[in-house]
Amino acid sequence: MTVSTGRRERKKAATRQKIADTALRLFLERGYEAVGIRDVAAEADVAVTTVFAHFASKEALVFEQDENFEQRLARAVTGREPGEPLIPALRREIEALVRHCSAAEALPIWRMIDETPALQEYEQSMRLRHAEALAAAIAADPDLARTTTECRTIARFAVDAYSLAREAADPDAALDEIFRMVEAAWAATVRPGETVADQAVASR
Amino acid sequence: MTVSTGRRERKKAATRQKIADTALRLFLERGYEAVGIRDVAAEADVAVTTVFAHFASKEALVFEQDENFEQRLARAVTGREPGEPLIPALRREIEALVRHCSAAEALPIWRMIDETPALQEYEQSMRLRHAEALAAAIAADPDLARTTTECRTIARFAVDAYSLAREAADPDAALDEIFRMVEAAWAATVRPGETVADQAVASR
DNA sequence: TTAGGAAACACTAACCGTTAGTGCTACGGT
DNA sequence: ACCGTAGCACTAACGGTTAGTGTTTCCTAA
Repeated sequence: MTVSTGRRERKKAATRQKIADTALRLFLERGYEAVGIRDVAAEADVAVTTVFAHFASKEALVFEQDENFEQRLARAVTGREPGEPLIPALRREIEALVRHCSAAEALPIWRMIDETPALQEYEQSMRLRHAEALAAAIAADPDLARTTTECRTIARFAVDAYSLAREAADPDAALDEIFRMVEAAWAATVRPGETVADQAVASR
Repeated sequence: MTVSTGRRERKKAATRQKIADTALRLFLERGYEAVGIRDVAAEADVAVTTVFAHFASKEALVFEQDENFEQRLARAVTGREPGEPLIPALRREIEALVRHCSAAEALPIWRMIDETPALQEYEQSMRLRHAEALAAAIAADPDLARTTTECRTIARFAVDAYSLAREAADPDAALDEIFRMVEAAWAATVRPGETVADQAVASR
């Protein structure tokens, strides 16, 4: 458990980065399907097995940096201001994520993803994992006493919002419409006879 | 465009059915991953290429009969009683679909699906396609004047409901909770100043 | 009835993602 | 300085999938 920032780890990280950069460059140059793992390995000057030592699959090469997506969603819930209602906090984070994907630099990548079925499937799997993590974070919040099903449902709705907004022509407008619906869905989970604490503190 | 029920089509259908039956049997006997396409082809006494002439992928062998899922969802919208509100109609259909999956006969199959990542990914892809089809059906209904985003959103929510209910310990109770949320989300799409025709006719 | 043509199917051989097995090398902890 | 191990290479293979090619079968139109 030593925190050594040794040459070893630096080299490993460098190799990983080199592979990821090479892969992304080749994918964008020639198209995802037209580039084989063997091409990537050769161009990055590593063995095929080394590629798979760093990345679980070919698709993972594309989503290299989006590993923190899951943590960001969960932290938007666990790390929000005390008393701040859930949905606005979620929305703020998702808005940031959508903007991040819509950045000019990331656009060709997302175009490639939208054109490649294998990458879309992979992204859906990621989203499902993210939804599960988000549901766990929501369920763990003592301020939000909801059933497991309700937590899982609102988590799904939230990642749906991300996905739908990213595909929309006008992401900001889409987020408005979608979160009006998400907010209503969440409000409907409050049992009659319970305090509406989560809602009451609202109004920013 | 002849509707001939010729020998040819019967033979084709028979071959297809034989392949699907053989595959499902082998999968359940030995496990999905332990059975190769070559095994299925040999056992069904056809060539490997013939298998792929009938099914687009190995996973498609498992979901052979669920092709009509998409049509059922869309028809639940387009074919509902005039004046019947959208959400109850959707719920009725989804409830039926969930029950269909929970039938004793289908249980081992779903156990296999839940245990196999490749099958789960495939099913997610299917669900996304179904959501798109459902969104199109909702958008095409003149009684429901909603934006494209709202239609796509509620369609996603509906297939989420199916997915979540199927995984829940008590599907019926889960459907209650989830559809309370879906109903609220849909109600939130009504613009202030518009008639609430869709809601007003409700009550049964 | 028959000729034409297309669809279904078979077979071979390969491509591609992925993994197992094996071993070498270089670095870090002691 | 030494040893353990992590990183990496290499070969070979497995399993899903497809291309190319040829053959049989059977619908259809003359």
